[in-house]
Amino acid sequence: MLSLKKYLTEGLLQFTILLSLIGVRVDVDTYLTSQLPPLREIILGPSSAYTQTQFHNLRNTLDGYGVHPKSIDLDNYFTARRLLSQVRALDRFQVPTTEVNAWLVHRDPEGSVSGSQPSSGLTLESSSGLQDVTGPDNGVRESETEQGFSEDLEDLGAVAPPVSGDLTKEDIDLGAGREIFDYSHRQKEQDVDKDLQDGAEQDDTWSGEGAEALARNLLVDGETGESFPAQFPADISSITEAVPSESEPPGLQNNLLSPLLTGTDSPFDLEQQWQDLMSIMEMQAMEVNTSTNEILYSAPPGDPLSTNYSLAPNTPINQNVSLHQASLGGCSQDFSLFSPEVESLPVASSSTLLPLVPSNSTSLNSTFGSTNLAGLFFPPQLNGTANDTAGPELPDPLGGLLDEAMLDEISLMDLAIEEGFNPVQASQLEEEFDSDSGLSLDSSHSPSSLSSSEGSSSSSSSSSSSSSSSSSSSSSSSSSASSSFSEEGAVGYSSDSETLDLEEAEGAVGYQPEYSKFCRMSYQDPSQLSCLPYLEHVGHNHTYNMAPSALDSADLPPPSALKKGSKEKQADFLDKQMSRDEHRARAMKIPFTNDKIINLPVEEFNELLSKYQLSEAQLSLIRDIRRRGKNKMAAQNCRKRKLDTILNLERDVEDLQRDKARLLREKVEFLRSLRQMKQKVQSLYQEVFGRLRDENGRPYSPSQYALQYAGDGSVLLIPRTLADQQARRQERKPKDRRK
DNA sequence: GTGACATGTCATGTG
DNA sequence: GCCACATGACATGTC
Repeated sequence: MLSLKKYLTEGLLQFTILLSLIGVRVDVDTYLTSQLPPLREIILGPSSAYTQTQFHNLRNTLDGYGVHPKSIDLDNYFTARRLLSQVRALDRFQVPTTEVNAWLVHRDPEGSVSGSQPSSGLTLESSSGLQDVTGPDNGVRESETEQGFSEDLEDLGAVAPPVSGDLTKEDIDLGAGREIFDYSHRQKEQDVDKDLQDGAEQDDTWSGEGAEALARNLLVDGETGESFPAQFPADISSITEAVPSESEPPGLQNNLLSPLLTGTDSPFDLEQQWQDLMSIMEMQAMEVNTSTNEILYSAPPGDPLSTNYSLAPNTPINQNVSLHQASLGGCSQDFSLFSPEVESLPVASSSTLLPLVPSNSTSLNSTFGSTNLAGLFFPPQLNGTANDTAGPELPDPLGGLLDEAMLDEISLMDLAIEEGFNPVQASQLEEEFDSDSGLSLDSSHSPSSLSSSEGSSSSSSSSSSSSSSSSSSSSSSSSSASSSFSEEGAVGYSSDSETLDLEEAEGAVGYQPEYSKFCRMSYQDPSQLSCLPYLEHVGHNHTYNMAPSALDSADLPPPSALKKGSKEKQADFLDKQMSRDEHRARAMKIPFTNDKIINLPVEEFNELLSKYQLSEAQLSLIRDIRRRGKNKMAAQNCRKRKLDTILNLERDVEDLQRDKARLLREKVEFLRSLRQMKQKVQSLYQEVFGRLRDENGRPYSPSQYALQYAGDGSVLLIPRTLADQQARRQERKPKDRRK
């Protein structure tokens, strides 16, 4: 039974808290209110279970709590109430499901982000993930434009005679190890933003210049920004299955290049911009439960791609979206994912090949084509229409990783929304922990003096603050601080000398309820005690098990201080302080103190009894006193344990929240890294593929050929059909595994 | 007068 | 069976 109770009290409570943390809303209140009294009692315990208690005995401090009882009282008083409310509130964390605080970053000079931009994929319900953020907008454009382009491209069909004898047009080993994909161009790629600004001016002309650019056949190095003769259309989008391979006007092929670039989630300076914005917004960004996505992709002001995701027009936004618009200069107005600016990023310097029609869709969610590099930039998920026509892509390791991570992110965010977990709060919480050595987290909503006392008490082992501090903190509850509060429990069992004095005083027979009243007054107003000189020296005993001798010396005023006139007052006071059992003991002429009766070991207690000739009534009373005294201490300890349990639970909850916040931040970091990697791969793919020439010196058609990683790290040029087949195979494998 | 709170006490269960 | 302890339930006093 005991174990069951313990399980129910602690286990259920902890379980409930854990459920609430993982997003399962457990409405404890419904159980606690009235409908299920047993559970209420189990969890909350008796009405006084979580209230202040006095722990009068040191000997019985549990589990090495080792706290001075006097300090425990006050600490626990406030902490218990606060913790109880927190524990109850754990299941009440409610955040409007779709309440989103989005920061719109828009450039003033070039036109602020239109009001419709808030509708960008910020909605979390439908698209809390990265994919959805860009999805709606992209998908439409993709489906509309890609199909036409790809179809045209297929007809273009670059027949590729072997450039060299070793290479066949079907399987050309580039001989380029992965080292070819070094990131030497990284730096220049980071200049994309600069190029973007320049490119923004070219936006309008790009689409019209598409044919011209193709004619010029200049290819811009996506990373270096250098223009070089493009001997074949650098159309990677057509490479992927996502793009239906159909005849396409040559001029449009170039347009397909941009999606690759846009598919890159963000330029390399995204990180810096991200952090800059974060520094500005601090953790407010994360305050949005869904925010991680928005922040991640919309925050970087200078990142056209990211802004596109967040600001993509035409994207429905859910009801409770609060937009925090941050004006940032330098951002073009239209950041649609497929806007020319974005598309031009990788090839910013070259206007020739950049006229990319916003048809190609590569969203953040785009997965890397597995071994098929072509598919890398045109993930099936995003290129819905394209995939349908072109067939599944080859799974991409990075793509899968990214997808999974993003899905996790989505789910994580959803979880955060559901459970009302506020990353900001969590992070702030963590900061508090970091700064504060950890304990007083709730100083804000706790009494002013609580933090310190709570800190001591929150540790279940009860490191215990000094009695003085505890008394000061407790005073807030009783509206008046009192150094004598710690003496409040002095109604306990008196020492020998006390008893003797009382006996001398006589008269005090029977229970006098006023004693407790007086004691309460004592801590309410210290001045009341100060009025009584002898009370200044009355050390109220909080500990039943303190040695009587010690009590004698500490509690009793010096005889010299006692005046004849005050003896009576003292007697009355002490008499009032006596417990009922003490009065009874006195009345029954019990020859020893209640302390001894209660605290002596059984053997010693029996010896003590044997030393005296006691009547049955006296023996019965002594046994009752002993029983009640022990039970009294037990009750106090029990209540203390309850408080400690709550404190431990609070600490556990705080730890879990802190861990959760940390994991969220880590996840954001990982996603950022993945996006960067993806962008790099895209650029490299584009570069490599664009440099390939068939035997006639013409570039390969992305619709017919694709690059593929070989097992040895080399890159192969294979027909798209073959790449598609391999992609399908690899797609099946994971599915089979799941089954 | 009433409710909340603190504390003590009893009954009961456990080891 | 006794003892110590734990704990729910209740009683009582105080504010």
